[in-house]
Amino acid sequence: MQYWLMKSEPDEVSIDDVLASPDQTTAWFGVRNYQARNFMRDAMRDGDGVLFYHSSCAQPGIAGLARIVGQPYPDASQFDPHSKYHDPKATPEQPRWISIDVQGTQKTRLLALPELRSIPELAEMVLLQKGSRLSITPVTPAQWRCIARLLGQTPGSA
DNA sequence: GCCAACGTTGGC
DNA sequence: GCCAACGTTGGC
Repeated sequence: MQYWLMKSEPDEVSIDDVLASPDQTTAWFGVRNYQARNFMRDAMRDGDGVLFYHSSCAQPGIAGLARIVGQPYPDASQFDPHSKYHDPKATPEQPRWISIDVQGTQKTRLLALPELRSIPELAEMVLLQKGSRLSITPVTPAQWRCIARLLGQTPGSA
């Protein structure tokens, strides 16, 4: 069991959108960064815990909890010439980018960036490192527990 | 809109 | 393999 933080622009896909999806599950597609892809491909496992982070918005921060469902598979948008995620170098025989399904478990109070930065125990979070832009980052069990405490509940028990 | 920081591309 | 130029991310 591992833990992750996944960024999403709420204008694109918010925690509310995920929770409103069938089975509260949505395909995570459009990742076009090799490091993030490798996390999805090589390290994510069914059932892993996810901090759902709202980025590029008025109030960036952790907005909900989710989990990884199933196994990674080729991201269909890479083959679609009309998609903004189209990759002309990708073929169905040699896919370059992958998707994975994410199931929302709950919306939480907003743990805004300044609050996260104020907590010494979270200082090492990849998210909070200078210049960090990765859309998918690992979260340590200690960081997960710390955030669970901040939220006053036990994530993963839902 | 600005800009720091990072990732990717491509010429050499 | 180096590195300059360019594109993107994302907070502010």
